[in-house]
Amino acid sequence: MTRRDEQRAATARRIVEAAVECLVAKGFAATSTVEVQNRAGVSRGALLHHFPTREQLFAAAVHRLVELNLEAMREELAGAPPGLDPVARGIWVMRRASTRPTFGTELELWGASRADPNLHAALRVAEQAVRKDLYQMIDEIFGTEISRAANYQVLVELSVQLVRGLSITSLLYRGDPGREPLIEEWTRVARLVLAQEPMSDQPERPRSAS
Amino acid sequence: MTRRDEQRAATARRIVEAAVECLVAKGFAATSTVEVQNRAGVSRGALLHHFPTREQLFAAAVHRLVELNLEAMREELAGAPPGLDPVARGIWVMRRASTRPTFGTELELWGASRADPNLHAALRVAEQAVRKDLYQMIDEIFGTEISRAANYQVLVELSVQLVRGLSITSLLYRGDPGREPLIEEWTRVARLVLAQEPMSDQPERPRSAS
DNA sequence: CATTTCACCGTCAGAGCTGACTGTGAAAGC
DNA sequence: GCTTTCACAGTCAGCTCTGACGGTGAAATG
Repeated sequence: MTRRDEQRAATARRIVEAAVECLVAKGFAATSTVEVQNRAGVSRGALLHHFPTREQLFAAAVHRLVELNLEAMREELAGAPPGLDPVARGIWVMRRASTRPTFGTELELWGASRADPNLHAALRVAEQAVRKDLYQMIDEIFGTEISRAANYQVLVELSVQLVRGLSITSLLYRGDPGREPLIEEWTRVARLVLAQEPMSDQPERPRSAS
Repeated sequence: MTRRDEQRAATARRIVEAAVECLVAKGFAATSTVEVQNRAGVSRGALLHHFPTREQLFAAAVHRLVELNLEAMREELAGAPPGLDPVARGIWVMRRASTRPTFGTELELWGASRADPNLHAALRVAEQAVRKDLYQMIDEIFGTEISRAANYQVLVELSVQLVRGLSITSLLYRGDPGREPLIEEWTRVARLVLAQEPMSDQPERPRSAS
């Protein structure tokens, strides 16, 4: 690792970090390469040297953003209030992680990717890269005892989708009527589901990513 | 209503319709006023006459889009397969309506509104306008018997959020592993919830819109 | 020390987009 | 029928964004 390589890596990192910041702060549509270069304190030449096209820059930023959201879950797990039973803790951690600005940004990108093939591809690659770690982490936050229950897969999948729904909803209705009560309700329902006999013939991990 | 008024209204409608089409087809970021005017077959002057700013054009388009999604639920209710019990029918209708391209587009806009105050305001106004009709329609698709059950509000709210989550998920993972099995599971869980004693102390319609 | 490599710089051309502006002809009003 | 209004037409200026390009100086190489 020569001094050049270090410098190169450091600059690239600064640019990517700036791009992520910009996506979070100004949104996908308003994030231009000029904005990123200014935010990173880097010349136009430097930016284009590291990321020849806007597309490549975004791919790197998206990758980083997804990573950040995985880390967020790890952090929330570490900071979870003690005394919660595994189900409540699992759902609480997922919800908390999904209220972070970076998560809202990721969902915004999911939406934007609907009609943007490049972004769509970048997102799928990034999600694919963390997929395994993500579900491993989910198993961890719910605890191993529960993760062997018959309806565990269904519970996880429903929780993931619910949390995404809540997250995008709160993008539009921020602050409004706190939707946290619904999380409590869901926790109760989740316990009910786990106590139930298997609900379907072998659901077999359909595993939606992220 | 003079001839001029008719003409005016007709042109405005064409423009709005084109704007919606364009949002659905090319996405928010790629929808320019030029694109809309071409798609509507209208001169630049005409477009700016009816919608002096891009912002106003989008507000009108967003309003129409939200309307379309309400109509979608009505249509799906009308076309629902017979023989379903109320719970299954309700969830089925919601899911179907939310798989339409216009719904994905609406969610994309929700995401984009995160960092775009103008769009955010336009969306809230539009959602507010249909909010009452929407929840009335939801009561209708589930049927009046059920809508008086103790846990009905919780069921609706959870279903709404779940369906939104599924919808945004399938923007990224289209076609992949059909997530319809999860809807079946949720239907079973929903019946379970309804059969339960009240789960909370009077949740009292928090009512998330759209 | 001489040479080469390469991370980075700053400018620029080309393109697209928005909204301002000046017509213009047909319907509406008197 | 004469004037006014107004829905609409087409052009244009000004801006921003992207990516190309020809330098430059310090680090690596020999």
